[in-house]
Amino acid sequence: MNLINVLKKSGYRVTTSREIICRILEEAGHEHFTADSLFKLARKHSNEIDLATIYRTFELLEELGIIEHSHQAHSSGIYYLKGNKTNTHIACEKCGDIEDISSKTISKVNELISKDTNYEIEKNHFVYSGFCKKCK
Amino acid sequence: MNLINVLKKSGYRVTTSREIICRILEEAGHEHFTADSLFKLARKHSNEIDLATIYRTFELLEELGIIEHSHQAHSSGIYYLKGNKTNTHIACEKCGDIEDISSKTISKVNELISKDTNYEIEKNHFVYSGFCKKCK
DNA sequence: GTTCGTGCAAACGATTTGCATTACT
DNA sequence: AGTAATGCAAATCGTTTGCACGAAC
Repeated sequence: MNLINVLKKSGYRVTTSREIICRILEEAGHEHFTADSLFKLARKHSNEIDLATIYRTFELLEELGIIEHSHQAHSSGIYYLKGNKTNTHIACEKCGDIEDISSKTISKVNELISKDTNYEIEKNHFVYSGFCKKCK
Repeated sequence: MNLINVLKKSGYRVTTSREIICRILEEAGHEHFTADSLFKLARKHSNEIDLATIYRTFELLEELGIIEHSHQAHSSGIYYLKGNKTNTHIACEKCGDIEDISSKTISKVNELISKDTNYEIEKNHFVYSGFCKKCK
C-alpha cells in the first residue's frame, strides 16, 4: 500500500517533500532512520528540503499509524515503518548497528517486568543496547 | 561508607558543592534524581551552586563507581546510588513515579534478549515505561 | 483564492564546555 | 603557591516552533 495514497486519502496534501520522504521509507534498504539520516538521503533528491520537515512528516506518519519511533540512550531517536515486524530494537554500543528483537521475546520480557513491578507496559519506547556478534 | 571520604581517599578535593551533593545523595529520601531535581535541593543549602557542577559531580561519582545513570524516553536522565539494589527502573508515563525492577527479573530479561539477538547486554541504559497501579 | 505545508531561523530542554576566578591542599 | 574545582555564560545536540512565503487543492 502506497504511503502517498494514504496521505491523499486522509486529506493531506501531496508535496514534493512528502513524496521524497515516503519514497525513501518505502524503498528502505535499511529499516531504521534517524531524522538526520533520512534528511541526508532526502537531500540527494532535493536541496530545498529541511530537517524540520522531516520531523513534521515523521510526526504526521506516526499519527497515521504508519511509522513509530524509539529512543536510543545516548543518541537520537530512530523511526521505522510499523509493519508486521517487531517494534523493539537493540543497538550495538560500538558499531551502532540496529537489530530487531522478536515480538515473542518482547512479550515475554514485558510480562516478566509487569509481574515484577505491577506496571502495565504497552510499548517499549527505547532501544536496548549491547554488543553485537562482531563487537563483543 | 561516607561519600566525601571516598572522594578524599581518591585524591579529590572536598568542596562545599561536593559536600552538599553527597549529603543529599546519602540522605536520599527518594532514590532517583535528575540533575535538575538535585540542583533544586542543593540550592536550598547554597545559592552559589550551579547546575554544571551537579553534572560534573555526577560524572565524577559515576567514574568512581558510586552512582549510575539511565535515560528516560522523553525526559531527562536519572542518577542514583549504585548500591546492592537493581540498576534498572520503570517510570510511570502518567505520574512519573519510578520503581526498581529486581535484578533477577533483569537478568532473565537480558538473557532472553541475548538469546534472541546474539547481542551481549551489560547494562540497561534506559528506563522502562508503563503505567503504575494507580494510573493504569 | 484559501488554506496547508514549507523553508528558514530562532527557541527549546538537557547537557557540555571554555575560561577566568576562587578556594582546597 | 600551585592547581583543581567552581560559577558563569556560551556552545552543543536533538528536536520543536513561529512566521511569512509558496504551492496544493
